[in-house]
Amino acid sequence: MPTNPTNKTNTERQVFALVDVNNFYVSCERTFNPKLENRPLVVLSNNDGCAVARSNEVKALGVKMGTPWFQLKDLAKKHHIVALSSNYTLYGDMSDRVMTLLREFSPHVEVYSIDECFLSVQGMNLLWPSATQLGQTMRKRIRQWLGLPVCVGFGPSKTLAKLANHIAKKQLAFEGVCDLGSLSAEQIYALFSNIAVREVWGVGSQISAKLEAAGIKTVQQLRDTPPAWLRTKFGVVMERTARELNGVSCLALEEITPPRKQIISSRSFGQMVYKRADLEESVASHVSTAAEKLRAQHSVCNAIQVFIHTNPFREQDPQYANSITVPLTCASSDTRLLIRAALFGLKRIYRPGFAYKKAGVMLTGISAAALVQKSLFADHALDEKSARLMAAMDQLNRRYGNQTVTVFSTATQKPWSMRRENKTPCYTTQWNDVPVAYAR
DNA sequence: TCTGGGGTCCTAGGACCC
DNA sequence: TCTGGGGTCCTAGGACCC
Repeated sequence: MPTNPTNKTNTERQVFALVDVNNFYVSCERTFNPKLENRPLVVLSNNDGCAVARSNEVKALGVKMGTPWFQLKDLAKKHHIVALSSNYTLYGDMSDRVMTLLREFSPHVEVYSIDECFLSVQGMNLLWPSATQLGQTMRKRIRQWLGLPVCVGFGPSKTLAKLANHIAKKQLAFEGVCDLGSLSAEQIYALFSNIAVREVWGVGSQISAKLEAAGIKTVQQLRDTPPAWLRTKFGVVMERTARELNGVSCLALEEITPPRKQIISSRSFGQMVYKRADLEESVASHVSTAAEKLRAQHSVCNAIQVFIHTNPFREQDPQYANSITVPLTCASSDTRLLIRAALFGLKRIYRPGFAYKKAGVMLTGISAAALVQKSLFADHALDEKSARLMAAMDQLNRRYGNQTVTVFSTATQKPWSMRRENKTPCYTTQWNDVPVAYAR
């Protein structure tokens, strides 16, 4: 008897779980310092600029994500808020442990961010009496073994699993686990009618404002809106979100992390920077970090973008921001080559007389190294030493933590020459006689 | 002076996420 | 005085080519 191949996917309902650590950075700090338990606590961003994680006590005071620390100082004094500098090595390590534990519950795991992951738990009903019990077991185990509090949401699509997780977090009656599959249509209707549309995954501040202007204020109302109308008004992404809310799974579990299509390394300066030489050093160091990430995913890039800007919050100061994309003559992941291209770009966008606040680089045009090996062959032969140096650097950095070893700009200050090829200006250095970069 | 259409590539900007 | 960093996708418009 012929079977319809689509039948299976239509009738077999998928079940996704979303597991999310509550106040992740704050919870990590607390596991290593129990005195911080029950105290109002924030974790600060780079240079101790903003609060990037808040404990429930701090959230209850109305502190928003990303609030600058200096604006919080009065409140902090009054309520004895503890502020810690961030420790990303610790958080990354704890994250790995959480993910490893969760893999014991399902082989199908998508690590979505540092503190949350999706699991496909289809067929788990054979092992567990209910999804809720599965979720409670996950919570208990992660709490016991790692000391971290998590919430779990179950739903037939990723968007619904996300929403269920939100419910599990906000509504105490659920005790940290919400399985939409166990609720009746009436219960879900009542629940969704009381959640603002802003809470849906993919609906941000701009879109929610437009939706509300059109009379769509709750999750239930968004669910009832015809997808075709949403498509014309908001585009294909919003249409997909609405379908997902109706239980049609449009977003698959991505178990294998695809290689990054762009790699950024940037940082604000603790103090203002004025000199090009200082910017060069910072840019060179960023290239070093980014190139290492590029090599770690076995990729090469064919262009590097450099950007610098002054402090936009100081409106009284003259402002300047610029960026440039420097294409490479052949795709590469060689730190020195990339530094030369980046410094060349920096030279073109740097303007003296400004107080710079931030600099960074972005690697673009990324592809798998294996695909371009042929065209790189000649360079590899020339630069075998360089490749060995890179490998050794990566090894040291892995062993002793990131940025133990970096290449600085001083090694690369070579003059540039310019010629025209097909009307396109082509810039080259004399270094090794390898053309490095050209710009249009 | 009249005057097409389709495709690709690149960039910039806007929206979203954590 | 002090204001994070790193990603994704989609769309529109211009340049260029055939």
